[in-house]
Amino acid sequence: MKKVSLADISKELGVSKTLVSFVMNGKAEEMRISEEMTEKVLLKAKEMGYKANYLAKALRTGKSNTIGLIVADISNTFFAKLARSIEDEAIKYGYNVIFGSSDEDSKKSTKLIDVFLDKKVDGLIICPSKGDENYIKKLQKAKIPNVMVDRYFSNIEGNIVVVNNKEGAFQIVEGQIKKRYKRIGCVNFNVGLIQMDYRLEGYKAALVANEIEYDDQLVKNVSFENIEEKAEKAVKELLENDVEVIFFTNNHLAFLGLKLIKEHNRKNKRQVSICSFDSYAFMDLLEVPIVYGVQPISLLGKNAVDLIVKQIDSDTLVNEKRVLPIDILEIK
Amino acid sequence: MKKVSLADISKELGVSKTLVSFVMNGKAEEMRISEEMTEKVLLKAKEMGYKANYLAKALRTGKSNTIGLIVADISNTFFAKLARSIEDEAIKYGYNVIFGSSDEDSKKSTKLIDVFLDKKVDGLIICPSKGDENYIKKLQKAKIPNVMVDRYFSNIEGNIVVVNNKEGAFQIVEGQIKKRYKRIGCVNFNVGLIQMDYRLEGYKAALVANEIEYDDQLVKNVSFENIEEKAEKAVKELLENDVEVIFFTNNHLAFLGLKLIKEHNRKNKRQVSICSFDSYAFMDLLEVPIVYGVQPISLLGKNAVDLIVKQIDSDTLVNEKRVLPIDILEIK
DNA sequence: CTGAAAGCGCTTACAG
DNA sequence: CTGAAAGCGCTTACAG
Repeated sequence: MKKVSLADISKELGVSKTLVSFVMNGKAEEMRISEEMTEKVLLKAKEMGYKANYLAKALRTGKSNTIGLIVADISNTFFAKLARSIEDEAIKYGYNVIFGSSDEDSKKSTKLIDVFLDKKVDGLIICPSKGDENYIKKLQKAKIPNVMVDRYFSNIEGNIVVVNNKEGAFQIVEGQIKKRYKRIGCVNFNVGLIQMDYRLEGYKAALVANEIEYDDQLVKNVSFENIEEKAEKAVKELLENDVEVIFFTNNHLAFLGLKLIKEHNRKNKRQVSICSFDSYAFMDLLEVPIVYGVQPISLLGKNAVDLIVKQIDSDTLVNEKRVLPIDILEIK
Repeated sequence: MKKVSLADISKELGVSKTLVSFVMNGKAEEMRISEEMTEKVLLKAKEMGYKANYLAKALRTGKSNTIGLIVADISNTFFAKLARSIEDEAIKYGYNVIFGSSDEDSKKSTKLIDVFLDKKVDGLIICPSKGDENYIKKLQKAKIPNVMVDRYFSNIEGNIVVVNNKEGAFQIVEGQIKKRYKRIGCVNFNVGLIQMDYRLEGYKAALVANEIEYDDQLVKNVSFENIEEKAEKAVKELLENDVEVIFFTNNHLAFLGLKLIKEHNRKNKRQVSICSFDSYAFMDLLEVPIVYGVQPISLLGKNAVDLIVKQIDSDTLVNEKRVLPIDILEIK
């Protein structure tokens, strides 16, 4: 745990720091340093408990081996799992992850980007909030490796890893239509995030493709503030409007709606089903028939890291969009 | 986004880097630099988009303004929430958080500690795994600010933030006894972590205090590998053994046991209740009577950061153990 | 094959 | 009040 520097070793051995540095960085052969010498240095370094000072290294080389991760909220299961997958993948390439939560607030996320850049992260994996476009454009101009995950913006290009939101929603809803349901309500999380728009589009497309008229009375938009109340209100209105199924565009909404629907189903003979984009593990236990899309979170993280590392290593910003398919599960 | 250094500003202004450095660090007054000058520097810095290079600063001052966080698994809700609370609290003091998951594996956690130390974190918040004692002792000897959260070791001192595991378990179980239950089973997560031992002790103590004989047939230990199968087996055995209630020593076990118990309750008229240390949010929805302890996660994080910052600022390792009470909730 | 020296961008005694 | 200079611990041309 003591601080041993290159200089200490070189002094001890009576050789130059250069030599020691080469050996410690595995450049002994390349630099044609004798095996003897190499051995000797390695041994001494071990003996003295030498550890390179990353800060100095980073300052000199401009590489910190740290990736910045910005999520909406690390305490949310989706992002927590994403973080884990990014962590695991990053470590394979020798990177650690520094994280921050933006709470869907562009001010916070740009602030985090700034701080992480100050700390010289080698790249940024960002779940961007509404309003982050310009900042991300800046990153791109500055050639800072970055990738957007889970969300992106239609008006800028970049590196993007997302699931097939529209397709997925389409499949989920069409699955319900195949079951002969016609009055399908939708509760949408409406915060200006593109993936939500696509899910809603998928819902609409499924109706259209199956010749069911779109009825905007059956679509309820719920915003971020007071989400619980608003979700409740939305569900109640849909139930009063005689829907047969409710499609929730994310798991949190489904969670908020579930209780009401269970209650409704207990009291009424006319049962209402649920389907949702994304779910929570426990939904299996709830004894409500439900169909949901499962996001390949681990793959999202893996691809994000892959794209970041690619950029860092090649020293160029690739420009790649990867769309991963969701799975659809049914609980009866 | 361009890299502007102190030197650039000083050159531009025809003053020394020293002067600029003082101004940028708010030491202008202290150093009795004229207001004019100060203004001029500040303006120029802004104009040129100057940002201090943290790496250089950190190298020089030995302070990185980054805290290392080691949890068992960031994708686990408990740790994800803990991470969020630590993040929020840390940011108030100007720190960011770099994290890693140990999977309860001492090799991984010590490796993470090493890497984070190499990266010169200012302090470490650790949810230690079995076997981390020696490493943590090393940290203490090296005077590296650290705090153990959620778990600790009885054979070493240090900074500790935990909940009152024994007391909490006692209260939960005694609550069941007050309801006239006598055959109370226990499924324990047995991985050599002290907090689990205490929960089990609390269970036993509650029995003893209420003059119920302790029956080790009713206590099942479940280990980390194949936890699902083992938990199922444990629950089945307890159900066959005519328990009236099962106490799970953590939320994951409760989750794994719930399904079986729901099934049992549907098929049998003799209903089995559940109580657990810690829960998941969704348990409210399950329509199983359940009593559970709620950990003040946010306070755990807050206290951990508080202790870390205290150590960093005072440059001494305090030696403080903080035990926070859990809440007990009941769902009927 | 090996070493002396510059430099990454800061901070901070020291000197005036 | 302000500046020249050393130094944090590395890496890497450059020179021999």
